[in-house]
Parts: sequence; C-alpha cells; structure tokens
Amino acid sequence: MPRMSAAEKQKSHDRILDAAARLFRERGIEAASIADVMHAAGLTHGGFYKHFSSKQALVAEAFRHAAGELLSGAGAGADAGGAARAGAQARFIARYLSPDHVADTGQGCPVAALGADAARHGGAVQAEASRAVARMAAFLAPDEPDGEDRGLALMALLAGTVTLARLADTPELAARVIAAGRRAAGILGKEAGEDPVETAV
Amino acid sequence: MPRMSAAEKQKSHDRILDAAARLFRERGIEAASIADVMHAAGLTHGGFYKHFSSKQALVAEAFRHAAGELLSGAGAGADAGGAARAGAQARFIARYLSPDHVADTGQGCPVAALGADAARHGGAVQAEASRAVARMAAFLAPDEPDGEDRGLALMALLAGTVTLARLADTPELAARVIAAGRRAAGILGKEAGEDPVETAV
DNA sequence: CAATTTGGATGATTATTATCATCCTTCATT
DNA sequence: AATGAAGGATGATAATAATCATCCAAATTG
Repeated sequence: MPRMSAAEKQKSHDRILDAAARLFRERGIEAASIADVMHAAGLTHGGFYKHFSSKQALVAEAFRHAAGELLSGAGAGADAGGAARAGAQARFIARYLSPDHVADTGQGCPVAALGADAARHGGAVQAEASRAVARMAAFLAPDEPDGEDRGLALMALLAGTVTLARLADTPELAARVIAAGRRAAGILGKEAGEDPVETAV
Repeated sequence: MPRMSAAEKQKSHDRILDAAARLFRERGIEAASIADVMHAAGLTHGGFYKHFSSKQALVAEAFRHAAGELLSGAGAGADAGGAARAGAQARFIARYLSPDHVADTGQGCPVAALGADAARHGGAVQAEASRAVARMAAFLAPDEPDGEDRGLALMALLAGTVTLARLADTPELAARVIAAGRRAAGILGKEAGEDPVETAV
C-alpha cells in the first residue's frame, strides 16, 4: 500500500525482528518461513527483502535481538560490583531456571532455544550466537580470578537445564530437572563464594 | 531391484537407521530429507515407506538408536555399584566433555544435537528424547539419596557444555567452554562425594 | 503542486519436500 | 517350473520454500 515515513519503516523493521525472534525460537529456524514471519508482523512476504538481504541475515539479527532483550531485561545492576552485581546475577539465574522460562520458548533465551541450530548454520548466525554466549557468560561471571570460566560453565548449566526441562515428557520430570538445575547452580555459585540462587529468594 | 531375504531387509533397515541417526544429528531434523537419508543408506527414496511409516517415526527411532549406542558404548560397568560404577561414570563424562565429541556431532549425543528440536516436535520424538534423558541421568546418578537429581543436573551441564562448545566462534572459546564444563562437572561430583573427572584421568 | 522515490503487495519462478502409486525383479513356496 | 509376495526403483503429486520482478500508492523533495 503506502509509502511510510522513515519512522514507520523502522517500526515495520522492528515488528519483523520481533516476530522473527519469536517464531524462530518457537518453531526452529527451518520450520519458520519468511512468509510466516512477515504474516506475524502484519505484512506480506514480498516486502521482506526491502528489510533484510536474506533469511540468514534475518536469523542472525533476530538472534542478536533476542539476546539483547534477555540481557537488558535482567541487566539492572550488572555493571556494578559486589553485592549489587551478585544480586543481579542471582535474579537472572532464578528467572532463567523458572517454569515460566521453560514454558515461554518464544520469549526465552535464544541460546537454549536455537543454540544447536546456530552451531550448524555457521556464518553470521553462529557468530551472533557465539557473541551472545560470551556476553551472557561475562554477565554471570563472579568477581574472581577464573571468573570467566565459571560464567561459561554456569551458562552451559542454565541452557542445558532449560533444554532438558522442555524435552521432558511429563510435568513431574520437568519440575525435577529445574529443581536439580537450581541446586547445581547453587553449588557452582557457592564454590565461587556465594550461592546465587538461595540469595535471590 | 531384488526381493531380499528377511535378513537382508533387516540390514537395509539398520543402514537407514544409521544414516538417519547421523544425518539428523549433523544437519538437524528439518534439513535432512528422506531422500538424503535413503541415499546415504545406499538406497533410493521411494522404498522408504516399506521401512517406516513416516518421517516422524524415523526421527523417533533414530533418536532411540543414537541414545542406545551412546549408552551401550560407555556402559561397561554401569550396572555395578561402588568404584566400578563411579569409574564408568567418570569415563563417560570425560569422553562426553572432549573435543572429539564436540567435533563429531553426527556420532555424538542426540540430546545435545537434537534436544531443542525434539522438544518442539512433540509426540514420539519428544517421548524418545525424554526417555533418553532419563536413562542417561540414571546412569550418571551417584549412589546417594538425591542421586537422581544430581544425575539430571550433570546431564544438563554436559549437554549444555557441548552445545556451547559447538556454538563457539573460535577454537579458543570452544576449548575454554570444555575446560570450564569439566571443572564444573568435577565440582558437582565432589559435592556428591568424589570427583568424576579427576578420577578418570 | 509535480516529480521522484520507495515501502509494501501481488504474483511468478525455481527448487525441494513428504508422501504415494506403480512397476520390476527376485526370493520363497508349491 | 509356476505362482505369489514383497523390497526396492521410478516417477508423479501436491505443498511449501526462498528469492525476485513488477506494480501501486503515498510521502518527501523541489
């Protein structure tokens, strides 16, 4: 229909990105088509290439978008040190290892939802995924000598726990997976000097 | 061409299953077509439905097949108790968290390669994945009161670590992820009374 | 206000897909 | 040897995919 202002175009762009980030996480990269994404954004498929050069480019941007939202959402106090930082980390972990996060794949962590897929896609998609992991691990890292590695292990535990919980056949198994993941995160945190999950409650 | 004996048909069936288990892990479920699988098994696409009722059925069986191979491969001493069991667990963990496993997606753990996909597919695929997780967690569980939950958390850490390592953009990051995962597995094991990774070396 | 630009829609194209119908060939059985 | 059963090949079908060419209408620019 219309030619829209630059601000309107940006709005369309953001709607496409939001829809893509949600659909890719919900259905997987291959199972969500460009037409699906555009329809979810309230547009038709043909205009897509006015916004993105290819589906791969969209996937990469959508991954970055999702990771950014996840980190900014829980990032209050992240830059601080000491107790404020530990509190932000604990809150992040508590929310990550929650039934809500397990149920809401479409709005959840893209690493848990698309990590294995991104590893196969290579190129820009894998690059964005790798960057997201590095940023999340840095956020989770305690103020310690080998804090970065501790953050990586924590990140692996979080993503793995949510993936297994989503896999679970029964709500009981899913709940047990989450509880076990929380306890393990507490142990890993305690070894680092404090217990992120317990102190969050 | 031929009409083959029952044993020959079983051979074809197994070849299809092997090829499927490998291709699905390597490329993902959607990206590996039935024609690809049959071609990799040395057959043409048309005969597929003489062996499996649908692609979903093949995926489910292939997942079970892959999980079975993984567990039987490292299962020597799994049924025993005490030191023999702990040794089998430690060897499993050491092999799981190795660069070889990270590199060889096609022969590796199906939970790490296809877990997120299986959660989305639902039905028989998810059921097989869930059963695989339960079996692997039971194998990893220490002889303790809350050993089962410990096994689940360990399984989550293992799968998450391999996924992140495969995601990693650079070999350096991948190596750091594996090292961090190994250390974390050691910590979780120590809390359970022993250190599975260290005692494996 | 006229001209140009450009988001977005419509529709085509080419490729690939899962699934199935049909046929051929050979093994097992009589 | 003749017959029937069935594994596998060939080819068709129908749906869906990503990508692109073309067109339309409005908004910005002059």
